[in-house]
Amino acid sequence: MGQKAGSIPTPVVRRLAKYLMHIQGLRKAGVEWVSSQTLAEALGLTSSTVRQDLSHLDISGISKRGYETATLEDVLQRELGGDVVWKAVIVGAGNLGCALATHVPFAKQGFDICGIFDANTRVVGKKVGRLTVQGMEDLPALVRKEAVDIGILAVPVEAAQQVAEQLVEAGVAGLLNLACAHIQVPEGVSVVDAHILENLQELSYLLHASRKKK
Amino acid sequence: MGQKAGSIPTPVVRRLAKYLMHIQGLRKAGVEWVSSQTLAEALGLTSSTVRQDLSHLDISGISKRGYETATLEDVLQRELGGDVVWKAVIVGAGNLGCALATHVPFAKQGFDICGIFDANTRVVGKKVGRLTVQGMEDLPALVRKEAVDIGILAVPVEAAQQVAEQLVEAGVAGLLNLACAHIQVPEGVSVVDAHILENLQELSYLLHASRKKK
DNA sequence: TAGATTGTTAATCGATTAACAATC
DNA sequence: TAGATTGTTAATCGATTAACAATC
Repeated sequence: MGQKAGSIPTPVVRRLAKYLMHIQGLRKAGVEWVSSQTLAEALGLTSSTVRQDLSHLDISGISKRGYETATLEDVLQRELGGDVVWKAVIVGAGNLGCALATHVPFAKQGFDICGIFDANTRVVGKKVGRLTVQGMEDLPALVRKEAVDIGILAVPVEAAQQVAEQLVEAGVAGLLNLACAHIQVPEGVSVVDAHILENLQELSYLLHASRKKK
Repeated sequence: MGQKAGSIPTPVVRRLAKYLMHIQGLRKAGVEWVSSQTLAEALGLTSSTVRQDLSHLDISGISKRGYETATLEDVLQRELGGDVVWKAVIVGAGNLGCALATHVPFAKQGFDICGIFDANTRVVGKKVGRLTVQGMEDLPALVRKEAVDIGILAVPVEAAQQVAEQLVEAGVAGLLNLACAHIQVPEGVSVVDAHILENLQELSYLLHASRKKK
């Protein structure tokens, strides 16, 4: 967590996002009510945790029926800030950056990627979906003009801290950090890490450990 | 965590991966010793946590100097299973799958992506770096032939559970799940989630919450 | 009505932090 | 030597689970 900006504990917020994803699937399937028990089974939790988590929301369930999926989706959306469209820019037009720029689910959930930047002048000008890669010198202007909220760091680990500073300087309020580095940000800026390589290493540990046991 | 396969608590394992990343940077910079205090500052932790974490490893520091970076890197590598090369396949040759297939840092850390698959016959045959997209029917044979350890799920949320089952059936021991869905796996299979969209939603919550306070 | 399910309080469990003797 | 830093134990803090009265 970058900053203690909210009052709901971080582990709960992370599960709220999972509930939202799952509820959206249920609604698409026409399910109108869901119990804490059913939700728990689908997501690998206990019903106690689910009820505890949902008690942070402005919603109440009904005995014998559970929670109305339509209401639950609305309330989760609102609490997670998903009722507005967040503007984001990506820095780093490598494979990962370009993939995220055109990642359909982001747009569907209200994250509008409105720019992609790279320090390497040789990739500037390249088309990425409906965007064109811009040089870092154009970053501040775009962030200001489009009132960009979020910067997505998809640069090599060596560049991460410096690019983070450029993004903060340009005025973004939050960073999604995909570079495998811990970045320091000033008070008031939020950072969430998405370190896929570290996830792989966690998996490596689990495999290694389970293998040793045999 | 998919399975309680190891004896080191999950939060500690996750930090060990971070230590490893950071130590590799220090070594590249020629740093030979590092104290728990310095490590803590670099990674946003307390020195107490660092010492507690490192006590799970087969290493000891020296008063007034700290830990030798060379030894620490070795021991972390070994504990995280990074002293062997793990074979992995990707399922889903969309933007994200293709980006991961050619992601340089994975290879550098000993994760060998040796196949990429897709259910859509129109993308089968497409070149992705040094690989060629194969159809799902070829999955079991490759997993067996190459003794693949890890399956990487980069498919749309609707397909995730089914593809996970195909991977497990084919014989992988662990899954890295990039699809925004909770997947159920049999006992003995490890799953680590890398849900970027959920990370973005956590960020959305933080921004939303910090904005409300003003 | 009887049984299922919520909402909430209390109990347990686990993770982080503080403290400090040992030691370089 | 004096001061810095480890390794470890105990204290604190927070998250999860259990339990159960209220209620539909």
